Amino acid sequence: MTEAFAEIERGTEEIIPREELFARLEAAGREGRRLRIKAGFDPTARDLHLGHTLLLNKLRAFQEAGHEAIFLIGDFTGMIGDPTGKNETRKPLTRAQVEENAQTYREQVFKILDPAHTTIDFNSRWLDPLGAEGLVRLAAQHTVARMLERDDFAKRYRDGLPIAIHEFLYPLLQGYDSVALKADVELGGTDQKFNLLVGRHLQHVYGQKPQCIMTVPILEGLDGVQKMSKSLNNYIALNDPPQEMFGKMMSVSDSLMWRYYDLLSFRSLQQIAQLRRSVDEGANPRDVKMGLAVEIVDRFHGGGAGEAARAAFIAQFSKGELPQDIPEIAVAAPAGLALPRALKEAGLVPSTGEANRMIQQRAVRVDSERVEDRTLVLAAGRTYLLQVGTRRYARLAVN
RNA sequence: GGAGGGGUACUCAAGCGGCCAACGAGGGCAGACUGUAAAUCUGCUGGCUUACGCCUACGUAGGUUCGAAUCCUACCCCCUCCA
Repeated sequence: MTEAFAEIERGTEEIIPREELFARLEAAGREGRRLRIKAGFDPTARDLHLGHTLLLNKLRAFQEAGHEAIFLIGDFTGMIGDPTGKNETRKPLTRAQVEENAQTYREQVFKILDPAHTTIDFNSRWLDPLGAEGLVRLAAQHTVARMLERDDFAKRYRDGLPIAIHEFLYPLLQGYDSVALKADVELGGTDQKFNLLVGRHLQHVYGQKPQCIMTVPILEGLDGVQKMSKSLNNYIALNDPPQEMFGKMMSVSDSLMWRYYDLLSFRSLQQIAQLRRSVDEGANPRDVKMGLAVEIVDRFHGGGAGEAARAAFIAQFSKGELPQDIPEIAVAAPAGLALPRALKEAGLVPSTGEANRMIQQRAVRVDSERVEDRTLVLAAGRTYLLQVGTRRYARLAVN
């Protein structure tokens, strides 16, 4: 049981209150009860990415210790938009979009979670019926002063920046989710701490035993600076194809690699320390990075996929060989096709303007020969191998 | 309700009658190099066109002018302060 505790605690930022969580885990174990472990997700994106998996891994750890994971899709709150971080106004999602996203979530989360002990729920189930009256009653349970304790509210208030009223409602509604679900534990990123604490408060008000809360770090994106998110395009999606996933892992800086090892790898802490030592002693960080890339690709694409991706990566980028699966496109152009247009038709560049730039920058190859003449015309009647940079390939048949 | 500030390319942000397809930074892409799609350095970063060149862009719609992102009018939107 203590080993399970350690696994549950691994990589967490904060557990409040820590002793109580372990006491509850122990009591539940003794009584053969399952604790209800809640984690909420915004349905605004279609793809889950590695950042989300920190929470999923943690849910998984609880499941392995015999507890019930509640994967809560915030379809109602998603329409408000969590004021955390950027305060962009979000477009409200339609019911259909939410359903669609939820479906793709379902496919993705079960790469990690055990379906037998996972409940997927939607908070519109209880927030829709709440109504204005319920909302007002809920809002009466908290004070403006306490709301302003929240970091980003406090900061904005101090700086004279606007805070919309509905932003105050978000933590309340999220907290109410815990009441509706009778959550024993809620997980969230460190930026969720305030919201999670509101959940404790509301459960107390509604006569429930307040949930324990557990925060996990926010995973940095591929740039190593900003948090991983779809909108910043610095993410690795769970749905990314193996080769792409591998490549993205390899594009991470050597220093960020260690952060990823700490937060994403399932290897023991001792093993990771060993790897660090080996690099200090002169091992090539590239190879250590590949090890992590293999592990991650395997996790989401099944055993063997990681090694295959590694082999393909080495072939293409270290040895400069042609990749497998070069897309083939045919285009009708009896009079021949100017190179910029050909590159565009082949889908290698978004516009002929971009194609011209690529040619000028010596990034274009035709049949493996570098071409710097933008007026080159590809004659009809054969297939050309087109290449832009090291990563974009296509075979174009000109007919 | 009153006073003031502002809306510029993916983002931030200059420009305030012609030299503006629009400074600069970030991001992105490419090249060189390399130990990798790390790091570093360099270049590019509206669309169409084989080329000359053409077209569309600075909140929206008009107007003044040989000429407007820059001036005028109306409208829309955002922000701050005072009530």
